[in-house]
Amino acid sequence: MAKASSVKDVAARAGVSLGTVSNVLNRPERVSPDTRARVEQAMRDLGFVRNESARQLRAGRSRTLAYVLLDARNPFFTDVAEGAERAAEGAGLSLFMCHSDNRAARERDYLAHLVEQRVQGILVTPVDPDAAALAEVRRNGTPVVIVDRTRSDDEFCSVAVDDVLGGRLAVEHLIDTGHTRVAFIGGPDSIGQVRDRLEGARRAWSDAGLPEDQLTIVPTASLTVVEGRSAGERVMGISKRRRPTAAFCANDLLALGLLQQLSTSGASVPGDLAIVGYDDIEYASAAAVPLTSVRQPRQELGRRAAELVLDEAEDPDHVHQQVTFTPELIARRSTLG
Amino acid sequence: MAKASSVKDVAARAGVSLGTVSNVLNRPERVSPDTRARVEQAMRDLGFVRNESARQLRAGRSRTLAYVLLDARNPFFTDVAEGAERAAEGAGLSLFMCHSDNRAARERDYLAHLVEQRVQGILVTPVDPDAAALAEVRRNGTPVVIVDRTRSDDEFCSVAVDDVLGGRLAVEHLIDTGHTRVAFIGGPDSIGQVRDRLEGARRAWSDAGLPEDQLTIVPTASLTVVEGRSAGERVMGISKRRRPTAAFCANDLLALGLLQQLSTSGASVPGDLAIVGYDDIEYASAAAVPLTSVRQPRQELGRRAAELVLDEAEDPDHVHQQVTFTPELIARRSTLG
DNA sequence: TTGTATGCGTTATCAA
DNA sequence: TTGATAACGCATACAA
Repeated sequence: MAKASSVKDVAARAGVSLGTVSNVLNRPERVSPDTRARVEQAMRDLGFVRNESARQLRAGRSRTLAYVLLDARNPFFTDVAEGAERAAEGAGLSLFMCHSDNRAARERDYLAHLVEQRVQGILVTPVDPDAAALAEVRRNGTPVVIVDRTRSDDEFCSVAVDDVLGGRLAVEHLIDTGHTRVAFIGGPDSIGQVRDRLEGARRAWSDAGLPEDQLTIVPTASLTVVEGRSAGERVMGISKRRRPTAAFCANDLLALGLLQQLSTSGASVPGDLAIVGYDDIEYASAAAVPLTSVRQPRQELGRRAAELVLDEAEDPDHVHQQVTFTPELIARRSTLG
Repeated sequence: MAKASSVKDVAARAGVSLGTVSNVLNRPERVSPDTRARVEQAMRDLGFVRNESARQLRAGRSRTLAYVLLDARNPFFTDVAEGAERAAEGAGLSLFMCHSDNRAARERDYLAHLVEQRVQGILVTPVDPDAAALAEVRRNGTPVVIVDRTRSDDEFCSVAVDDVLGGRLAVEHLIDTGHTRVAFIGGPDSIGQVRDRLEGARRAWSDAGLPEDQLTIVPTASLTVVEGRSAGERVMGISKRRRPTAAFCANDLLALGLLQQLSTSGASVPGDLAIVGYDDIEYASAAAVPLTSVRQPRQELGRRAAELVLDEAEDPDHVHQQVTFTPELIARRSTLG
């Protein structure tokens, strides 16, 4: 690659001083029309492009945000990114997505790189929300907002969705549609969201006065399609008399796996088993039996996170806040028949 | 945010010169152990972080690659990104993903920003592979590799998959499994890939000596689940005698929509209609009836693209090359029963 | 082994 | 209206 040309080169070619070129770029009104034209022509001739590193060094601030996300294959995170992207766009910034792929080491590398780049702010859905690494990023001068996770202290802004409420909505819907034996499918419960959704399910259950032992917990090792299939086998293996008539899955991938297992084995949904998922990913409505699911305001999450990180970056009186959004149940054929 | 500290601050605190601090960072062996310790302590005290902008300005090169992708919700692109990410990681670089969301304006903004950032190279799946904007990026000094698209000239490196072959594999498989009336579902044919896959289908068809009018073209407005459903209605609306017994869909989303429409209306897959998709996204194997699909070496695509862009960045004798990968048919129950 | 000086490309201040 | 100059933070060549 040929070395890029600088303001100095442009100045030389246009026969003006370097300061004038800078003025053309930053305060064109102060430059006489014909010198301006000459400078602009020189820029075109040379293919001049501002060097953002130099601008940034000079300005002390960059024009980018970053979102470090856990799983680029999960549409939930890309929708969050989309919301953040729009907010960034509105503020004249670019958003870069960094895929940690659930690996702490890669997350660490990205965070370090972003801090060195002096990005204006970092949104992150961390592998471990309580990791010291996050506090260090902040200490090193870069604003951080935690997305879709919460930290045990209040040292960070965060945006999340009320998962306890989401679990409650799911199970209330099943109760409303007449079910009195329900399975909760999900795990591991090291994941806070899994715990919260189960908690919500339990509360709805006891609030309805239903016997505790009719809410069956079916644990899974992860929130994936494969685990959903295996959970399906376990549920359908229960004797007809005691078998749940509905299942609430901790996310849609589990629900899709469950659905697949049922249709493979000839069971009907919702006839033999009604299903509620969680996340309302695009494939939920596109499933063979469209899936009832709990929708989170994903773009909204991203948008708000971006706003918070910019506030932290710009407002000296910034106060950390934990924002909680309300989920919504989308009822479809997997529970309505 | 408190202003970040610089080498100068560290030097002052450690009571050494600025050059010594720099040596600690870049050639620690040249610094005596105890001054080094003192400097490192000062760094910790101050929370010192290298300023990448300044390094980059000084070095003239950055330590990042970027992948500008069309659709972050499509697992195909995120898998490509994953491959590129690994290659970048191996070269000590970071990969930023930029989501153009199929919008030319946003793509333009990202490209401009990346050029100004002087990233080492850009991988891009462009909205329009022949757009002048790409040539301008190159002219402005940033290496560019086109991913999963091809350009009509040879001015760029590109990596793609042989879609004509992919179409051929899909239809040969259907012919092998006994079908003599087949539908091709896909569109719009402004998309090169759609054209190529159809072309491959046609060649397989005529090579097998089957009558042209038994390969029905069912056009769609886009490659989405919704369009797949609507195509399903059209196909099943054909009188039983003349109806195709199998469908080859230009991508998996269409195939999933088709599958959904069929199972909704009580038709059996593959009994009433066998289905082949394209891309082998994760949800293809997770569908109610696991989907036969044409798999592209996605991570490989990304890996190779990253290698090419680095070669273009580093090798003065770089020659552009167009790399074509070979797709593979993954047979599952949607054609095998 | 450590310190000093210079320049990377840009912007802004001040003088002409 | 234009030009000269300093500064941002870092890395390096060179001097001490």
